[in-house]
Amino acid sequence: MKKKERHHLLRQLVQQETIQKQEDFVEILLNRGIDITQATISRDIKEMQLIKVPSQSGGYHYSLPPEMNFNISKKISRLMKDAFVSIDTQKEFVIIKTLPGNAFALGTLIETANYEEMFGCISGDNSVLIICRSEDQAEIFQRRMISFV
Amino acid sequence: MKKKERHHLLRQLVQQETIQKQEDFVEILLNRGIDITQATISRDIKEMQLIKVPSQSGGYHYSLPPEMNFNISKKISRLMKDAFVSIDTQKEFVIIKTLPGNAFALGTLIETANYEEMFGCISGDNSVLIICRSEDQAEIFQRRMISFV
DNA sequence: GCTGAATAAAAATTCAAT
DNA sequence: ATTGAATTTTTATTCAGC
Repeated sequence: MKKKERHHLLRQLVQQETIQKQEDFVEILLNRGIDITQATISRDIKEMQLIKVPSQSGGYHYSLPPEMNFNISKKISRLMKDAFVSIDTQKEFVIIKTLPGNAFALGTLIETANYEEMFGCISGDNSVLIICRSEDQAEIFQRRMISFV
Repeated sequence: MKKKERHHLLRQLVQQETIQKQEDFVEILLNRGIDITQATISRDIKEMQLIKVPSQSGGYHYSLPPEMNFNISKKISRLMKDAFVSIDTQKEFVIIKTLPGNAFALGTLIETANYEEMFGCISGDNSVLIICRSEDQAEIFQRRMISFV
């Protein structure tokens, strides 16, 4: 496996899984039959400018470079401005209504952004349902979304 | 000195100086007569969610949390959309013209954002002069600014 | 150039004290 | 609740091999 491919994979992993330390990368890659050491991951992280973020939930996790996240946020912001209809919470759930045909795109972006307070996210044609980690977190998430509009 | 004050100070420092490691914080605080250990800085960083960013220039430096930077970027974006007139480069210099009275605010924001490629920044009434680290970096900075508009 | 093994360096945590 | 000293854990780098 070439370095470029690995970087690509790391980029995916960091969005899908919660990577708390470099050894997590090593293990996941090992499970996939890719044999690589922490030293290499450290170098990859430096090159890709991944960052280790102290998370609200107490631990740490690796994340995409701030710039990239900024770009994702910009996209969300644009889409929210264009297609947002309404938002509401109930318990730990948040539902965002959009103009028809826009929810899926929004859901994908939200998943990519991988917000702390989010547990899961599914989207249909004109609504995105976000399941948060708690009732409080749902509030926080709602505020976050509103701030985009 | 209370923890809150220290956090406030760290927030300033991280924007003004280039902090490469936690010991840098310790030293700077010591110079100011504040006696604190790396352990405490580590805890502060966790609470404040400061991140260690692999910088383009090869090293690492601590930075404000992505969200905060995002907010700054949003402000810059808004101001650029409102008050931007023109931008040009010459050697390692970039000059941004704004509507009268807006340059100072823009300059302040740009300084806060503390971009890699920037060496220094001064602003008057309707123009901001940014001195970059090289001719190439000036190009990069120019593109960055244009992308806000 | 890229990598792993070993090591150094840096950062996080534990533990005890306040 | 906050901290420093000591320690552990994690991360970065060096060095040798390819």
